[in-house]
Amino acid sequence: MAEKEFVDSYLPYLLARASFSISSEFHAQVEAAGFTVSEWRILASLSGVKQRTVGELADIVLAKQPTVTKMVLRMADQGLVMRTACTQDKRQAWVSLTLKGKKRVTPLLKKAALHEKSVLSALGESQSHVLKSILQQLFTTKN
Amino acid sequence: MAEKEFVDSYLPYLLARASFSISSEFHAQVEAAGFTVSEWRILASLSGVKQRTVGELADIVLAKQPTVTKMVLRMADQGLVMRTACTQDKRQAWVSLTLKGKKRVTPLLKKAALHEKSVLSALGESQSHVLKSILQQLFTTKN
DNA sequence: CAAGTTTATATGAAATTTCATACAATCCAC
DNA sequence: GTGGATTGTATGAAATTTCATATAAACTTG
Repeated sequence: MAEKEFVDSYLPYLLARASFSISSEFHAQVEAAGFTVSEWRILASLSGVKQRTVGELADIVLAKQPTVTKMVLRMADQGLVMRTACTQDKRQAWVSLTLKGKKRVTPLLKKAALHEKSVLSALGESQSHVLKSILQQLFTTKN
Repeated sequence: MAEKEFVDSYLPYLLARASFSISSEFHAQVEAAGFTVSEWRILASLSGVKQRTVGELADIVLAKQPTVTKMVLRMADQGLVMRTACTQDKRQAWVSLTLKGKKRVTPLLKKAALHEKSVLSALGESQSHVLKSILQQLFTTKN
């Protein structure tokens, strides 16, 4: 672990590293559930909502629109999501979870919640709260 | 911006989003300097050190080893970095900045510092300090 | 020190992502 | 309403990333 200079205090890197580190812990479970990380993100962001457009998904999962279009096509092939015509704006494509998608993602959502809880409790309630609040500022202000 | 549920409180997502958001602001400057984001990461992590092995670089830039091997080969073609034999362990490949690499990355390092400063000052000194400290805990404890 | 094991990097093939761009639907002025 | 932007998604080609594996150089044990 001879990573100095760049690592130890440059905020963008600290964020990237913390994000990577925390997410990695959970990704083992994602793969155990038979999903790729990208699939997990799509499934999770479709959970609890009726549907989302391709563009919204791209925003949420921090990927480019063509990437999401293709991911969604692959996941539709697998029967995890379905695409439906958007009634209002025919340019948009609505994406939603199939029953199969819901069934398969539900246990993973629970595990995600558990994992988050364990991270938060390691951090302590007060620090957890502060962290979340600061992170939200980081992209509420800008972007 | 209709991103709820997933976004607003799930810590791993908040981290990913904040990281993405902060980094994106700077990536425009990276590209203006003629680099890809990956190249920037390699160049930055080679700055201020004599050299690093491919494996160390992979750790630092949060990428897989074959990815880094290939990035380094491409960057060596461009004359940004050079590969030298590691004297101690002949399995390892040392990577270091060329003079050209140094010259081209130096102004970008300054801009990175300015960008970070502006983010930190928007956050305020106290919050900045708290944030960095918590982030470091997140990957000092685990990983 | 030979045989087996582990570690560091390289490499080919496959999968994914991205860039450019195309196409269609909507919006906006006039 | 028509013509000209703009917006949302799809798609082909190119670039990148990843997986699986190969290779070579240390280590480890007996």
